Amino acid sequence: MSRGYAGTTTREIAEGAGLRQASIYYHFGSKEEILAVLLERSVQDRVEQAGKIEAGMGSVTPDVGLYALAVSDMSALVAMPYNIGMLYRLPDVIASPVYERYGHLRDDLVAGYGRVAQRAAGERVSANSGEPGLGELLVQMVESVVSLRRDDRVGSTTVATIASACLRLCGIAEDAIEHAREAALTALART
Amino acid sequence: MSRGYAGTTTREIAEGAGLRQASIYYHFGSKEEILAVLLERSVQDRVEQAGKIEAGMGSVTPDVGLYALAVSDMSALVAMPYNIGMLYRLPDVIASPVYERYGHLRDDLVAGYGRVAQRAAGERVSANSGEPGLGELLVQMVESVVSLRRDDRVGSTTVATIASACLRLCGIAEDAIEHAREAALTALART
DNA sequence: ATTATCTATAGATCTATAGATAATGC
DNA sequence: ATTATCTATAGATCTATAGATAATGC
Repeated sequence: MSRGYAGTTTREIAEGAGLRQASIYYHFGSKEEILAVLLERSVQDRVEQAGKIEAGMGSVTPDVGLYALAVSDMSALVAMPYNIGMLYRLPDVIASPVYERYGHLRDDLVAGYGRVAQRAAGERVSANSGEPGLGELLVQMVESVVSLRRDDRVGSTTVATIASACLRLCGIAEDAIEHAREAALTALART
Repeated sequence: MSRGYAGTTTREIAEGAGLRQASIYYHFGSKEEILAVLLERSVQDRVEQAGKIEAGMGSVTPDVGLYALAVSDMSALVAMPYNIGMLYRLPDVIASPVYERYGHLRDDLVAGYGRVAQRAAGERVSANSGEPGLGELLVQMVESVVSLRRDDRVGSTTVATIASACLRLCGIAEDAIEHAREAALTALART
């Protein structure tokens, strides 16, 4: 993931998987399909993880739920092999019908963030502040870790700093953020 | 800018400039150098614009200054031909010494955002909340417009929504944000 | 038979260089 | 002479297909 889509050859992909270049085409119809499948799988995992956290939000306050969502999602992004999250930012990934499924899954993720964030924000931030919505804003914020990771700048405080920023974007006060942070970390540790 | 670096051929670049493919090499030593120059120029322009706004901050409150900075910077990004801002997000743009100058200029931009933001945030947000710093966070937020633009999702409210989010990230209250928005827009209109 | 790999390669690029050509400046 | 372009092309890829080969399952 260090040379982009067109810059990554099918040979490199194959070698990364311990195969010969041509053997890739037994599993995928085209190079484009490889990208589409990678995108779909990674975002699908994130959607499922987000769904679990949203489902378990009954037992915690909305602030804690949002913090936990942001942390677990960023952890997933940081743990992905080869910083696969960079794929989301490629210019190549656009309207092409090959990526339609990915687009829908991403919409699901944004919607999930939107619901959780709106519960945490309450009346503080207007529900429909137009385009981009709160969910979109938070996903962008969370995904900024892939840029930081690209530049080898993910440190021990990075995930916590950005998760706090997510709550701040919902208009949550500093002391409440601090509180949510501690509660979320213990809640996540229990998982 | 719709197929990434490796996916954009020197032929396409040349045709975009009204030249033949080989003529590019009279002006640039290599394809990589073209990218480096594009990056440097675009970020240099942003740094200069940010400097002007920072210099003119004596006459307005810090909130207004930050709002104005975010709006003018995003306007520049949205106005760039071919959504050149996408280049910042390419996997290709990393450590290579060719991009060193770009990296330093970008650090300047981040530092500028950091100073302005810290003045606006005051004591509300701790000055050194580790990596990433406040400046980095805001630049990431502002640059999210290039992703939105890629997906043709920049509407009439987009820039204002994200600029408001920048102030929110500094812990500024809703009514103060609204106030800053109006003051900043009239201040920018005067320019 | 089916599954999963491999080697070999056709066909299509793509970058960068070589060298010609025209226009302008001294 | 210098500047800025052009055509032509060498050399190096890169994707995807064809067809062989080995291993496993019925």
